[in-house]
Amino acid sequence: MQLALVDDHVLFRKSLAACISYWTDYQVILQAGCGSELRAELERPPFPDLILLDIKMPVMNGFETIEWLQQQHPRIKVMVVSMLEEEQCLEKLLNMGVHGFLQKDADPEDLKKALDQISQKGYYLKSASCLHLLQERKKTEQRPVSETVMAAMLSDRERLFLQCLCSDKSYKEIAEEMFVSPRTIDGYRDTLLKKINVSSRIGLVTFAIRQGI
Amino acid sequence: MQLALVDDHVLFRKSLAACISYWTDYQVILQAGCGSELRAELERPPFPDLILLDIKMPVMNGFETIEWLQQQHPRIKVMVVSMLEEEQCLEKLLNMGVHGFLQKDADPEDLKKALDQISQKGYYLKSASCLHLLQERKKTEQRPVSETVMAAMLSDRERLFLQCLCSDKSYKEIAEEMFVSPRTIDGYRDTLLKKINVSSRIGLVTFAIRQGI
DNA sequence: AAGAACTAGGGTGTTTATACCTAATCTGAT
DNA sequence: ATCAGATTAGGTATAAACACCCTAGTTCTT
Repeated sequence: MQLALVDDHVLFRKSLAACISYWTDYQVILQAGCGSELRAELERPPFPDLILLDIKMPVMNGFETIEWLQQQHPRIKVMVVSMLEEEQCLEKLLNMGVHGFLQKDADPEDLKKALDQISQKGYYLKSASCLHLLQERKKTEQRPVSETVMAAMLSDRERLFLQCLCSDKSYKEIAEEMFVSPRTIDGYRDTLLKKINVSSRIGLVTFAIRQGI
Repeated sequence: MQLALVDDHVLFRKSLAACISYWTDYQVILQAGCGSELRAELERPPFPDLILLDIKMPVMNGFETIEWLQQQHPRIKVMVVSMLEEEQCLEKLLNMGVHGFLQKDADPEDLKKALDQISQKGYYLKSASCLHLLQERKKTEQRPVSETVMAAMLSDRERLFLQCLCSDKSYKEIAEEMFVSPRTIDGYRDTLLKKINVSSRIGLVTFAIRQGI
């Protein structure tokens, strides 16, 4: 997995790069001190798979950068690495569709975990405030606005079901494959249709494919 | 679009590369004289989007190379550029899922057309013998064995319909969007289910997505 | 002028999918 | 020990999708 680091604190950024270079699965192929530097770098390949992004930066801050990335490079994932604590910021980031969030005071091991999970599941939202925010949403039944958040609110069983959905099988066949009754499958589907807010199996399938499930 | 050229005739290969370099949409990023040389080059990035491949080569011929590519790099498309004329070979290539076929005595303009169509539709099968073979299949109602061939046997209208299928819309809504009666849509679907040999809209959608439609 | 291919449309019946409802069972956490 | 959440499962409707049958006009090639 190829990474880009964007942070105006040069010492922090370079230490992070050194740290990451120890893990063989990840390479830092690009660094920038602010959003507009990143923008210049992404004029041509190579493109990273994931960008670790700070929010407070000079010239072009994290929010603007994320918006630009989603316009120009929607396939590149974004993990915010920041010191911020306020829930409002976090909420805004989640609504913008950020794929991960990590506090700057986290261990290198936490970073490794985060990277592993993003490359495997496509998201990492395990910091205390993230979990708290997600839980709030479940209680108040707010509909997640970004697909990443939707994906984070699925159980393992639901992810498995989504995989099965993408094959040319009927619900009956899927039921056999998952060793449950067709009625149970009915329940899985109904829950997911609401969670993901689509009206048919097609919507679920396209969601699953976009999320790489 | 990034290309690789694989051919043991060095002069031909290099002229081809020079020719292609005039077209701004295409870059030759890699060349090899046989399959095993290509294999060595594809140990690490950058990976091409499309490989122009000769069949008769020393060390590792075209057929073996195609098999290896489909195992190791299923996303890379393959266009065979060869002198062969025999239908048996051609049939074998089509069944293996080759994305394009071009005679070596074609004009540079034909090559340009082929590249354009592959980048847009995903396949190019317009040489005389290809067309003849495809026509035979339609007559005898043989089911195409490779997805590329299936894709080549679709009309423009059917391709548009497949695009609509991938959205979270009902057939009724699609009918409105395509300005036809729901019955017509029924007909489109029935034809495609048979052509592509799947049993549900899901199968059609996954096919369309794999083919980049 | 005949034939092929594409497009558009219709009829009828069976099978699936969707919507909305309830509730038993099990697990881990407070 | 209880409580929340996840998993499983069932009932009952209506709507949609699928299968297989058919006709006919248009356009292009032979």
